[in-house]
Amino acid sequence: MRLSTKGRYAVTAMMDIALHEKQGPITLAEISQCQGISLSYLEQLFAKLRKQGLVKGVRGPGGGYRLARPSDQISVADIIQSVDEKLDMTKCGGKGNCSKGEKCLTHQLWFELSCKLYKFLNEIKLDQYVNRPEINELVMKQDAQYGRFLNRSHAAA
Amino acid sequence: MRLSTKGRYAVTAMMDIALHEKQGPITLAEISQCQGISLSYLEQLFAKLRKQGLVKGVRGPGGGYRLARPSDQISVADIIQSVDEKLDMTKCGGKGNCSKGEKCLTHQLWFELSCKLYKFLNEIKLDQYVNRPEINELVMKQDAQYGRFLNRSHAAA
DNA sequence: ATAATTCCTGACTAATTCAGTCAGGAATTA
DNA sequence: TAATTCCTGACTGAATTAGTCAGGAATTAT
Repeated sequence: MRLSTKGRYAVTAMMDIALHEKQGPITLAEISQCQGISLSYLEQLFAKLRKQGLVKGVRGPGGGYRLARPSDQISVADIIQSVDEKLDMTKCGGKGNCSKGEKCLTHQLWFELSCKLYKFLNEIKLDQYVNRPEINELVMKQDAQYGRFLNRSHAAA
Repeated sequence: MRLSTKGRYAVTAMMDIALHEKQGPITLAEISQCQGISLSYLEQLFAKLRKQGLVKGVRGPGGGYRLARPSDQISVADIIQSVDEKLDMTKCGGKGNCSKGEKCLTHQLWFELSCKLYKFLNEIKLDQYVNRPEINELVMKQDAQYGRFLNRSHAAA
């Protein structure tokens, strides 16, 4: 059981946007540079995040991405499921036909595991990390390091 | 985030053994046939399970595998970690040097997630499923279907 | 003893997924 | 109209997954 960097990248990028919501749209170029993720790869991931309605793209100069809904309504489960397909761990997708029409010996185990895991990840919303002092400190350091938001005239909305 | 069939196979096979503990050693050939897993592949997985001290192999006719310790002391976390490497989801392996020596923005999130996930999986022991009526029913059906344990003279110990 | 059984080991392979590149088009703003 | 940024699809190398194959080592039954 592992988290692909796909999922990690997506959550990291979404956190970056959430942490800078007040600065207006965030470009993928910025995220790419600051978080060390390939730009083209980010574009692939954001295509999925967009399709799932988690972010909105704003084209043109001054554009970028912003969250499609408030950060307290976006969970880690939402993000991971968008890019990483599934959190379901049953073989059969919950149908119960995993072993010749019957439930396999571990069906119940995986089913319960999937439920609990989903519940757990779904309770973690982005905003829970936005207002932590130790994380804000990290963000400010990073922003300074990359000279982010120095020449931005019109922020937010 | 997904569970590889590697992990699923391993847990399924271990469950099969746990569910038949009283019938003595279980051969990989049986597990292969009943659970629909390639025999050679099972052998690879069991090499790892053996190295981690979860099972003991018994060679020769009448041999097979048995649990190395009681089923209430073997958790799903143990099994998955044996074959599937890690349950750690941080990029840095918990060190906190994920982003140029500093913690990355999502370090805390992955760290907490990993802890909770481990705790969760570690609380699920094999024996919790051994004594469930609905699972025993499945087991008996399956055993009958494959004619398991019909001509076994000396069981257990 | 020897033959059968079963674990045990290592090398090999096909298919898939991951992570990333590349080239170019579409919308928007300055 | 030029710059910026999102947006799309095709392509690629590397890693992992899932599985095969061939054979050796220990044990038991005959």
